[in-house]
This record gives sequence, C-alpha cells and structure tokens, in this order.
Amino acid sequence: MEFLQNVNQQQREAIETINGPIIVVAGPGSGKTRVLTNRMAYLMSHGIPSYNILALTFTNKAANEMKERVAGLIGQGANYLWMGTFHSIFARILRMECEKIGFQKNYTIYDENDSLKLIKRIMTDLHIPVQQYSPQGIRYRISQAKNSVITPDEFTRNVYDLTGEQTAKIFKEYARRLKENNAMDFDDLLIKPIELFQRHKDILKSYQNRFKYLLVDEYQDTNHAQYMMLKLLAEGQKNICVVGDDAQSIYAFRGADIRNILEFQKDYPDCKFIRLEQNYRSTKTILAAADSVIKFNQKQITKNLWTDNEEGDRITLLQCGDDREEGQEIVSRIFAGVNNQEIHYHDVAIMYRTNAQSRSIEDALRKNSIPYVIIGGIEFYQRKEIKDVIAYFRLLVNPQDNESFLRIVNFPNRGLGEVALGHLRSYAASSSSSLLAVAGESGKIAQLSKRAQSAFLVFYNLVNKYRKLITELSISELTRAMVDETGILRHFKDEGTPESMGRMENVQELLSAISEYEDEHTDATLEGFLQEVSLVADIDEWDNKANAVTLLTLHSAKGLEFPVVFITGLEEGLLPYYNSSFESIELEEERRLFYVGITRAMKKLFLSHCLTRYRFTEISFQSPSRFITELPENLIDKPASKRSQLFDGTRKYGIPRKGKIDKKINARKEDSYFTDVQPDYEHHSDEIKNIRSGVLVEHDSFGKGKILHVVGKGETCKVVVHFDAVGSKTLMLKYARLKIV
DNA sequence: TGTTGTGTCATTTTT
DNA sequence: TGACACAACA
Repeated sequence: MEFLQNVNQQQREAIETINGPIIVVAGPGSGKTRVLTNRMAYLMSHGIPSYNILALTFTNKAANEMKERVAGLIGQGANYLWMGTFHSIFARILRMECEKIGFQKNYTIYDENDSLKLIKRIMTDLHIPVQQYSPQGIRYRISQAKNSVITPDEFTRNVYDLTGEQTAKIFKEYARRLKENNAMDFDDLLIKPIELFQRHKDILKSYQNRFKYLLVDEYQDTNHAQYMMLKLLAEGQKNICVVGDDAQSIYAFRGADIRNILEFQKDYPDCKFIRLEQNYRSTKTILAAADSVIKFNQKQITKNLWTDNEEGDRITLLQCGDDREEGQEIVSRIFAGVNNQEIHYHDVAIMYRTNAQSRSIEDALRKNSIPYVIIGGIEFYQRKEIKDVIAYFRLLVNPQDNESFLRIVNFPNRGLGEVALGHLRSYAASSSSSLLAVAGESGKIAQLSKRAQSAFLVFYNLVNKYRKLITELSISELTRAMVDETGILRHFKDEGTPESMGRMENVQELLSAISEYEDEHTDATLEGFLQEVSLVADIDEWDNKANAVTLLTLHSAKGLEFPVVFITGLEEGLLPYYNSSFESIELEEERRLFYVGITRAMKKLFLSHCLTRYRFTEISFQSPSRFITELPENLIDKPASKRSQLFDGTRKYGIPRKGKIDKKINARKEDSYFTDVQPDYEHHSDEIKNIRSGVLVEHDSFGKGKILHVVGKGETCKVVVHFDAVGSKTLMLKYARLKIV
C-alpha cells in the first residue's frame, strides 16, 4: 500500500493503528505531517468515509497543506474531510448550532483588540479607573479564566484580591455585553461549543457519531478548553490520535497546558504510545545542539533523537557590537552563501523573539537590496482604517453589534460626539434595544439636538439601505457601493497626506480582497468573508515561492524548516525574555522556544547576540544569553577575529565569506565575549563594572534583588532590579548604592 | 465639536 | 517608537 511505503517502523505503526487512542510523540523533523496525512489516507482506504474524520491543527496553513497532501494521496475522496484550526472548525459548528445557546447565526467574532476596547468601555461605565487596573491585565485574566473553562460566577467565587474583585465584575458584564452584541471572542469559539455539548447531549451525540476519528496536531499547545472539547468528542469511540512534542510547547501564555500531552496516558490508560525519534531534517551537529539545550529542562517525555544525516557544518556564533551590526553580519553571511551558489534567498530564515527586532534587520536587508518577506508585525486587518471599514460590514451582517456601531457612527465625521452618544446609549439601555435600532428612532429622544437626531437618522438609513441590498447584490458590489457612499475614500483623499493615501490604498486593497474571495467561493457571503478575516494568521498567507529571505518570530517558525537559519538576539532579557528568568517554568518555555528555533535549521545554523542594542529610545547593554553556554562548545564556531576565552578560535567559517561589508565589522571589541565587562564603565569602580543583568545585589532599603536590565551608561545609567521584597524597581545607578552580593 | 499638542504609557510570543 | 488619553484651543 502506497501510504506505507517510505515510512519507518514507528511511523508505520502510527498510520496503521486504526482504532483506540494513540499518542505520537514526534521529535522535530521526524515526519509528523507525513504520519498524519498518510494516516488519514489509510483510514479512508479502509472504508472510513472522509466525513467521519475530524483533523484539528493550529494554523490554517498547516490544515491547507495537509488537505492538499491527503488529496494527492487519495483524490476526490478527501472532499468531505473536516480539517482546520480549532477556532475555525468550531466557529463553523457554532454557525449552525448557536441558537440553542442564545446566540444568532450571524454572530460577530471579536478579536483581541475588539475585546480590549469593550473592556475599556465597560470599565468606564462601571467607574473602574483604567489607570489603576490595567485593561490589558484584566483582559488577560478573563481570557485565562475562559481558557480554563471558568464561568464568570465561578470566577467571582474564587476571587482572592482586589484586582480579582474588579475583574469579576467586569467579566460578568463583559459576558453580558458580548451576548447583547451577538458577538463572541476568540475564547468563546472554544468554550461555547463545550457549553452547547454539555447542555444538549443529543447534539453532542450527533457530533460524536459524525466525527468517529479525531486527529490532533500540535497537541502540546492545546489549552484546557480544547482538552475538554476533545474529551467530549472522543467519549465512547475513543478513536483519538494526538501528535505533538512536549519539547515544542511554546504557548503557555495563551493557556496551553503542557500537562495535556504529559498526561495523555492517564486519560487513556490503554493508549498506544509511539515515539518518532528519527530526524530527517537536520544535520547531526544541529540535532546535537538542540538536544543538549533541551536537556536543561526538567519535566519532559524522554526521547532519543537521532539522524542518519551528515555531520554538517558547525554552528556559527556571531557577536555584534549593536543591532545594526547584527544586521550587517547577517547580510554578509547571506551574501557569502549566495555568491558561492550554495544557497538561494528563500533558503534563509531570520528569527527573533520579538517583532520589534525585525526593524534593524530589515534596514540591513534593504540597504543591501536583499529581498525579504516578513511574517507578523502589524497585520493588515489590524490597521485602523481596515477595522473601520470592517466595522461597517459587521454592522450589516449583525445589527446588534454595538461595538462596531460605536466605532463608525462618527467616522467619517457626522458631528456625533460624546454627548450625543451618551443620550443614545442610555435610551438604548432603557429600551433594551441595539444602538442601531435606537438610532432609527432618534427623533423620539428629546435630549438630542435636532442636528444629532438627523445625523443618527442618516447613519441608520445608510446601514439599513445596504442591509436590504445584501440579498440583491454580490458582496463585492455591496461593499464597494457602501464604502463609496460613506465617503471614506474621499475623506482620505481630501486629507492628502502620504499616510492617508496609504490608508486609501489599504481600503481599496480590502475591497479587492473581497472580490478575490468572491471569485474563489461560489457560495461567498459577507459573513463568511468576515469570519475568514478574523481567523487568519499572518503565517497562513506566507508561501516560500518568492525568492526572498523570510523574517519571522520564533513562535511563528513552529512547523517550518529552512536550510539556513539565523536566530538573533540571543541575549539575557530578550531570549530568555525578561520575567522568564525567575520562574523556572517560564524559563523552560523560553528554552523550548530556542529549541524550536534551532530545530528549524536543516543545514546551517547561525546564532547572534549584541553587546548593546537600542531598546526604547536608549542604548541598553546586553549580556549573552545563558542558552549560549548550554550548547556544547565543540559544535560551535566563533569567527577567528573575535577571540573568546572559552573557545580557542582557530577555525573555518561555516559558509565561506566573500562579502566586502564585513571588513570593518570585526575591527571592534575583543575579549569581552563571555566576560560581559562593559567598556563604558572602565573609569568607574570595580563594583560598578560588574553591574550587569543577572547579578544579585543588595539595596539599603529594598533588600536583596537581581538585576534584570541595564539601561544607558555613565552618569545616566539606570538599572532595573527585581527585589525579593518589593518587586521590580528602576534605579539610577549613581544614587542606588547597590552592593553586589 | 473638531483639532492639535502634550504627556504618558508600555513595548512577548498568537488562534 | 508609537499608540493613546487627556487638555487646551479654534
């Protein structure tokens, strides 16, 4: 059988085991996708209809790729396969079933920004000061609660502090308003189906019957809600196959619970446990480096990764003076490889911890005319003008969506300000109707000025006119006509600044995206388009066909592979990121992130760190990441001109260099590699010389603490210290009189 | 009511 | 750096 050829023993077992629970712990590059796709094909070839299979992934991209591969193996038979992200699959189920839990089919999906805005508005309404309680913090707490399937009532009962009390109030009101607006946030897409299934056993039954075979990719990144959902669906048949790698769990901040994978065997004691340990992706060197790093973590499923691949080049460590130099170093390595015809631009990925780091790298690439694509950053659909136009469309589809109403009722300007809206909102509240509905009756609201009354009416008529046209026009005609009538494009044109011209183009791009969507979907609806837009990630759009270097965060690198990988910013405070240094749990997650990065590389890995870096507006001194020291020294090359105390410095470059740029780069700094002495402090005392992040210090009144971060230099040098007793403080080094412990 | 300026802020990762 | 809130002015 075709699906069993070219697979190893373990892969074969994972593919062939049709019934019962299976967990496949798949090391990086071990052919996990092949197992999943071949397994689906195998199931179907054994008479299991495709509509009995549900495959859940983390990105749409992964789902689409797998769909294509399955179709390649089995052809038309794959048509009814349900495969997609948790969010999109359950959004789809909710479209059909949500009336049973009090929502309407045309519900709106709120993204994080929408929900933050709503929370801020609620806080204002409840007179909870936003200065005192950070709306982001509250939103995060609420989201965490929802991910753990905790209801507002349960949350209220378990409050232990003041912020918690306020959060509880907001949480309740937030849930109420979402319902009132007929809207769901991202978390609802996971927990509302659970609610549905628990309340309506017959519906649960029907989905259990339908989805007889469950496949879950990236199981290590599921949160509690996803876990519960799977448990509900798998109940009875227990044909659940989960694939993942605990060592690549990097979404704890989003509620992912690594226990789900660690304890799968507890939930399904009779499960088959399969390890995929042969790596087909990387060189021996890269795999050994990755393995050595991950061994520093405590809790994990033991794995013995190995590969038949060649030894390969050593890992090259680039030490740079600052972030600009880092960009230059990378550029010169890329040039060297390309000039030798060893690599093409599209073989190269440059990874970083935070999106902000991309800027300096982009500068360097641009300056040297190297084509690049960037994944992440400010997404198209998050731009203000796009969100504004989308709000119009949302209101068409879901007239109860008060948040969208508020967003655009005065954009473009209709002379409707705070005061007018206040009257409208209280009238709406007393008559419990939506803002849009009340706007249509603005004549009845006595407090409103004549001008405001008619402005509301104009707005109402505008929206209503297009609501009536929904069934008559195609969505591209509808949206185009509406945007025209709102005068948004004219508004931008009149402004005439370069920014507003850019905005105008973006809106036009949105309109063509709608046309494109219409061409691709025979049954295109505006709802469908809006849903797709809310659930796309940047990575979904990326394809590696263009001959360009790829820039991306370590997080979005998961699941990808590249012949040449640069991991940048290997510095304390950045990777591992700040707060992660205290809690070993968080530190371990950072380490896994680094592990994910390393294991993306097939042939050649570069690691870079800077001694200084622009953060905020100031120069900050950076110490090399502790993770660097966790790599076996014999696998690492450090360019000869930069003698290090740990390495003897006589070696070749991984990829021979040819570029002309790197001459001056090597001229600077010498032995400072692991010593981390900061040159600017030479004239200070010994004490001050040793001030750097990670050092334990004592302060006269704050007691003992640890330096997180050093900002600035000389007279104005500041340090961020985390004190055991009082938490983090920023201090002027000059006055702080810190003693090194 | 709209616009402009100022100050403050926080700046991780994402479906 | 930029996004946002608020104050002051037109």
